Amino acid sequence: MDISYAIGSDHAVAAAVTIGVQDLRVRDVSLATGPVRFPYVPGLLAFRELPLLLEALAGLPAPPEMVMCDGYGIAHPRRFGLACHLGLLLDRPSFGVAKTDFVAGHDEPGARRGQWSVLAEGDAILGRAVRTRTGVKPVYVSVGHRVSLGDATDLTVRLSPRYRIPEPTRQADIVSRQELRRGPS
DNA sequence: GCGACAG
DNA sequence: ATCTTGTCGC
Repeated sequence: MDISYAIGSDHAVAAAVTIGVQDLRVRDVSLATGPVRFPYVPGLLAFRELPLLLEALAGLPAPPEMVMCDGYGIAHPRRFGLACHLGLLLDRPSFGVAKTDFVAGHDEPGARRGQWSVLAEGDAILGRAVRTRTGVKPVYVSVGHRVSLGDATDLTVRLSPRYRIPEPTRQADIVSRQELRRGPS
């Protein structure tokens, strides 16, 4: 899942891309275009992106077994980020993979692909900083709904065979912005 | 009070 | 998130 935005307007395009975990190939693609009415406020991302993301998901020929979000799950100020909203609303397993640190502090994970460190706040373990590529900045994984942190971590690494960003999110980013630039306004 | 702040 | 080309490095 991902959304691309146009500058100076509320125009945006959301993309839902399903990837086969076995062959890592794109299965289905669904796009949703429309105005975004909620501003970007750190901590309230779900209220901004949820409507268009749900619309894109509804357009898929078959519901995905697992939903990977571009953002956080429970590693959130109120322990309920975008991935939690999506998973709960769809009653589907979900988790989030964010590109930058947000709330929890963490140690630097090992440099090798697959290595990770804990994202924690006090006694609460909120997620993991996961290295998807050796020697490259980690991504931040946290649980959304009905999935373990271990499974979310494994899927994130398996779905990132070549780039830092996992294939589902990467493909969704590519097709959404491609569609955005294809027909602006 | 100040800084930081998913996308 | 978005505006942008080349360039440094493995």
